[in-house]
Amino acid sequence: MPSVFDALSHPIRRDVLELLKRGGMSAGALADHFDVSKPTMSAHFAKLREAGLIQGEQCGGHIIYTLNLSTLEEALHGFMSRMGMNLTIPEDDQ
Amino acid sequence: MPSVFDALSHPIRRDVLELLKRGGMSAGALADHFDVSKPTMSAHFAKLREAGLIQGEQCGGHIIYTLNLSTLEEALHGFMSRMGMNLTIPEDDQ
DNA sequence: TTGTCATTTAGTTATTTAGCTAAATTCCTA
DNA sequence: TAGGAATTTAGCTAAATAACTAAATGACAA
Repeated sequence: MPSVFDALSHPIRRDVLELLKRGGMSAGALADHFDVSKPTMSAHFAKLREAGLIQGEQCGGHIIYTLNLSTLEEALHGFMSRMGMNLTIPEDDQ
Repeated sequence: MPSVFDALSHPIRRDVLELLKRGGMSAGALADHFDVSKPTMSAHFAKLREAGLIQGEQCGGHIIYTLNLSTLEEALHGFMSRMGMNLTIPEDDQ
C-alpha cells in the first residue's frame, strides 16, 4: 500500500493529477498525453488509486478517472503542519 | 539528481526534515532517532542534500545539518499552484 | 603525531520500480 | 452472440532503492 508521497514521486503521476484537476478523463485519453505504453500508464493509475488519489468508474466502454482532491489535501496538510506551514484551498470559481 | 518529491518519498527522510525544523543537528544525533545503521542514514542525508532540502556544515568533529526550508516551500508551492491550492507560511514566532 | 570518535565510501544483497510486449478481460454494438 | 475497442493482467528485464557490514576518511585532542 503505497503512501501518497510514494504516488507523488513520479512526474507522470503528478502530471496525471493535474490533468484531472478540472474533471474526469478516461484512462485512454489520459494515456495519450504521455510517451509510454498504455500498460505502463495502467500501472501508474493503479498506484494513484491505491494511494487514494484517484478513483475509476466504469462508464460505457471506458473507465473515467477522477481526482480525489481531499486525499491530496489531507496528506499535504498533514505534512505541512508538521513542518510549520499552512495550506489554504481557494474558493471554487463559479 | 533526485527531485524534491523523490526525496520526500521515504518516511525517514520526511522525519529528518521535521527534526531539523527548529534548528541544526549533527548527523549522529539525527541518526540516533532512527532504527537503521549510520551508513544507511548517511545515504538518506545525501539524497536530501542532492535535492537541496538540507545542507551540512563541518563544525568541530561533527557535521551539522540544517534545513533549507525555501527549497521545500518552492517545490510544494509549485506543485500546489498547479493543483489549484495555495501555500502560506505563518510569521515566525518571536 | 597518534589515537579516537564521527561520518562517509565501498561493496554486496534483496526488493521495488518502471518500462516493454503479448495475452486476457470487459463491455458495448451491430 | 460475435466483433471490436478500451483497459488491465501476466510475464519479463533493467535499473534504482534501501539496507547491511567492513573499511576508509576527516578532524580534533592528548
